[in-house]
Amino acid sequence: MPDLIHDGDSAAAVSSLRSAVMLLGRRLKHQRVDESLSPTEMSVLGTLARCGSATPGELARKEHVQPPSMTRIVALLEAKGLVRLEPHPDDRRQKMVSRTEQAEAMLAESRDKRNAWLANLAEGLDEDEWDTLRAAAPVLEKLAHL
Amino acid sequence: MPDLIHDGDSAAAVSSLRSAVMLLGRRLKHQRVDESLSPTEMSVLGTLARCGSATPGELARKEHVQPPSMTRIVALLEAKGLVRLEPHPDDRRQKMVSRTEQAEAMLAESRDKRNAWLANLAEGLDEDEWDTLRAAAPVLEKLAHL
DNA sequence: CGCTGGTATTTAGCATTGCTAATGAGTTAC
DNA sequence: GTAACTCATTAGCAATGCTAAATACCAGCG
Repeated sequence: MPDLIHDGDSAAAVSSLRSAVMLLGRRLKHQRVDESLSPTEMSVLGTLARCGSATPGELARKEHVQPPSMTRIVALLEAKGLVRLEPHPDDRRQKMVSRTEQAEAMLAESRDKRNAWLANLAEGLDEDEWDTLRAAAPVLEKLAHL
Repeated sequence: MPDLIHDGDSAAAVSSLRSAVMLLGRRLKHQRVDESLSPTEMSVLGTLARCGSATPGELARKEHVQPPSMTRIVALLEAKGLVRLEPHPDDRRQKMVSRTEQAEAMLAESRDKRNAWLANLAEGLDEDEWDTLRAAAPVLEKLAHL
């Protein structure tokens, strides 16, 4: 396999990419639609939006959080009316957690807010730069999921 | 000014960019060289690396943290031998905080580790994809600093 | 069936890290 | 020279993560 990324130029690109992604990620994280939800709670709702529904244990693994922490997060989300808890069909030890319509609306609003913030920021780029980013977006997405 | 980013394609690109950056940022954040340092402590050291030295108040503003929190962070960093405290030349209320050589080494190691992690991830891309990212890196960096 | 071991969740208690309010020292403007 | 302001700190609180232990349940084997 050709060792694509170990020349000097590419090392610089990796470093530049790293710092840009970290900084932009931090700034995006601060754009929150609901101050009463912690980042982890938001993240759990996002996961539920992707997966439909899951047990607390599954959620804990996906969010890299310990099961007891997830228990509390789910309890808080339920108290806020953002998730529903139902008995697991096959195993009475487990529960099924799923999001409510209210959560759905909040997630959409949140995505929209962050997209708008980023789009607004991108107004500061010229046309060529924006073309470059548009081409890079799917690649970056692939990279993030590798 | 031409409204570059409000067509459908660009909206999709913004959304894709947003989610990729957030996910990649989260994953990068987990690549820590020293588990005993919190992300904020690392960030303070990074700021000191960029700025040379600063007062606790300046650091608090830059890190978007309240002054009392910065007092504790600086105290912890000092206890770990990563920063030095000196009296302010002009104002005896203030102190000057600067990093030690040990902090410098740690920062370099941390950058290297995250770069290596990202470079390793990028091995999963093909040549064209990597070219695209290399072109996008400086643009992304500009965007992050806008 | 009944026991033994394993898994899912929860409870209890603790550590970390942020905050606000109040204090003390030092500076600045009138 | 004093009143008002600023900087750093102390004290105490809230949020959010963790580990260890408890509870409830499932699965397999005699």
